[in-house]
Amino acid sequence: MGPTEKERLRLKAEVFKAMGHPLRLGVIEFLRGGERCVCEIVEHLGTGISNMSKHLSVLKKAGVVVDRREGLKIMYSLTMPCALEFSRCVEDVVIKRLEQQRSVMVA
Amino acid sequence: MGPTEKERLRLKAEVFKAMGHPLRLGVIEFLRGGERCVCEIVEHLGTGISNMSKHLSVLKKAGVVVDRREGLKIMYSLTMPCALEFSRCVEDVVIKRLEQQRSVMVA
DNA sequence: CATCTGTTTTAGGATTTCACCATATAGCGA
DNA sequence: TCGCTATATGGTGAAATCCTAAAACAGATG
Repeated sequence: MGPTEKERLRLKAEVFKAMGHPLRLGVIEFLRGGERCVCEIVEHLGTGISNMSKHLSVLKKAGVVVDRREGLKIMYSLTMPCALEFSRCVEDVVIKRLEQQRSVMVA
Repeated sequence: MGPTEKERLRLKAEVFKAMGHPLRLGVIEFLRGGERCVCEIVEHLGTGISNMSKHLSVLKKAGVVVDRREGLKIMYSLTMPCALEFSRCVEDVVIKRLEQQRSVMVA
């Protein structure tokens, strides 16, 4: 495990980390429907504007989304459609985990 | 965005978050080769045993890996092969990001 | 220019994460 | 049982993350 390998892991982990927050994951799923402005994202997910702006900058810095100005609005869109495929797979993991926890409770 | 929807996002984000650390992502990639004991994982990634043990428990709690005792050793393995597919996709994103940063520097 | 709208940045304090150390636990063999 | 090996757990301090409110900023419009 050389330093180059460690740096590769660090950069890659940053992408996962960026997706590892409920609001940010919510943004990613919302952008499945195409480009959206911050106002739409905020309205859909329900949090303060400044908070969401911060989360969007995390996603942008990680390279998961890109932004573009259109008049007064800033439009965000996904750069990584494969995130959505993986998202479905994770959903299966979550369901499996819940079933496992349930079985522990029942037992 | 109802409370059920928020809970779904929270659980799902936990999986991404678990994968969002260089050492933990390194473990996942290492387990691509099949079941490994903690000693092998520690040796491959290069960190303290207790630290790695904690990271492994994070992955386990998120449902990304499972463990199994074999004599004195505890063997860990992946429960989520799709993580590896996504991992390759993330690598593309990282590369794209680096190229973007480089072009900014050059410009 | 003055003001309004949409978004980002800054500042703050509470909470969480991380790595390291010491200690504890579980199973094996003498 | 005693000691050894492999792993897990608890404590601590530094650093990172998160949310909220206030201030700054950029572009459109009058």
